Amino acid sequence: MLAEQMVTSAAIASPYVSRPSPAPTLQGLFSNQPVERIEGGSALFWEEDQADHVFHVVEGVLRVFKILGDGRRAITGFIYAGDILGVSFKDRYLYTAEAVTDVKVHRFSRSKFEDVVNQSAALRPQLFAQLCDEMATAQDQMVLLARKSAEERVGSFLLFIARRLQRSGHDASAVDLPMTRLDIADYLGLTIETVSRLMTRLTKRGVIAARDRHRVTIRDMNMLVRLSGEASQDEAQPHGSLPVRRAVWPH
Amino acid sequence: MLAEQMVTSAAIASPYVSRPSPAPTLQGLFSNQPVERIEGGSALFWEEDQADHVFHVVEGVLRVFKILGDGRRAITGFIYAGDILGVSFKDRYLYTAEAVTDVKVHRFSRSKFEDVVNQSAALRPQLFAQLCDEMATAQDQMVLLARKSAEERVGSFLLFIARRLQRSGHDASAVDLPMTRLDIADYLGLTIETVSRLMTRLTKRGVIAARDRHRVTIRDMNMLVRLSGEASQDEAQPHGSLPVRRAVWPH
DNA sequence: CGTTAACTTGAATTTTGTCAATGCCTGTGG
DNA sequence: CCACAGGCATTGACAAAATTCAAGTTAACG
Repeated sequence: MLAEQMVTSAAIASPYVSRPSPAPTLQGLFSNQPVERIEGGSALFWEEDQADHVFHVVEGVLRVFKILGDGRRAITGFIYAGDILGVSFKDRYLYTAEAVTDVKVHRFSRSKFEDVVNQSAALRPQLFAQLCDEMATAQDQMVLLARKSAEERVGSFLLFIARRLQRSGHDASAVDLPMTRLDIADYLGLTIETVSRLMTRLTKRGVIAARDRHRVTIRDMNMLVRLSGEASQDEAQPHGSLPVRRAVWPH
Repeated sequence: MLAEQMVTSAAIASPYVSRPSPAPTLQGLFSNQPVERIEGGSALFWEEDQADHVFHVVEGVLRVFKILGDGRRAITGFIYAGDILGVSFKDRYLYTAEAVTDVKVHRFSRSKFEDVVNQSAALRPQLFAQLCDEMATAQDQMVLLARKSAEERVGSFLLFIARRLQRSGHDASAVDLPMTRLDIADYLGLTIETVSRLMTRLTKRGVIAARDRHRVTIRDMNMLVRLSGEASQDEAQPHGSLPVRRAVWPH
């Protein structure tokens, strides 16, 4: 496993531990590492393996998943270019990371990573923030899986990907989905058929349009937000917003 | 998480703040704080509030949840005595924490907590481990919600609580469930009726026995493990174990 | 004790999953 | 450049699981 080492534009400056002068960043730690290429479909690491490395994704998309004893798979996340992968583990990887597309990563020794971060008062809060972000994403996913309908899940997913791409400077309405329907289904806790039907339904309603199977355009962002189930009843209406009706639970 | 105080024979060093002689622990930071009592049903903090404090739970159980716009609730966890609550946030709380039973907590200023932990080479890894444990729990919950049947969810839940109680020195087969069926349902992504029916079914099959509604005894732990969906087909059989049939996914 | 909330149980309904057939890209080889 | 194979994806008919609705029952609390 673990694709081959390919030394690309080897670093110029910086002895030992990378330090892009101004303010050190977690990503900066990886900048002197060689680029490794992982072919779409192959694994970067496996659940239960010794967690010896952390990775910075330069290009491509990965899926991260756990498998139940009888083969059922749950994808717990997709990892994009710019993301750091492999920090939230103590000893062993909690899940398998597999390339969806061809991927380029920088690899860094985990123990060294921890040492360096631990030494640096500037990097420590960044690591903390990274962990908090991962946690926040996981929380949202739990809400989606526990309480949203199939339609809301698909809507939320498209919205989530759109926003993530937007963050990295892409057009938010041109969403590209390199993963298969099976990947999406295993991420949303549904079946391929259900995902497929709902994509079709959203298309028929004019909320999205399908360029091809892996590329959709969001045509009605407001509707998509409404369908995603996050908005309150009020904001969902044309110009509603009457009572502050935040539902409260009885106890 | 982290019930006991792990007295590592670690360094005696560490100047400046709070030092319960041997080795500082996260829990130790709270030991000088006054005890606050929260009545069952009332909130400790609310989603979106400024995350100004962290808490150490001394006694009782809390539920932690998020609410969708239309009132649907998803409980993302239950917090027990010994657990630390409120660390995995950057700025604002991501969820509401509400007492299930009457609860006793120690409160600590968040900014101070971060300062102290940040100063201490002994505490930093503990905080990191805490975050990793939270992450691991969240991952398991996502798998449960995405891919387990109602029966497996209830089985997993009982098992999870049993193991948690066991960790803090209780009898693993005498499980006590202070939360309501609605809480359990909102945690497992089910309805009260489904939870109720499955508890009944498990009782009829002799897997568990119900002392009263909030206290069950596990009578067949092996069966419960099997029903929880984690075990592979093989381990599940009486003396099966034929092929190493670990399902693999095609790519 | 009586009142109320929590829980259980049953029947009908809805949503999503399963099975099966068909359609549609993509990449390969003639 | 076209034909075709094979993997994905879509669609439809049917089945199963879980939810909803509607009574009842039990237990907790004043």
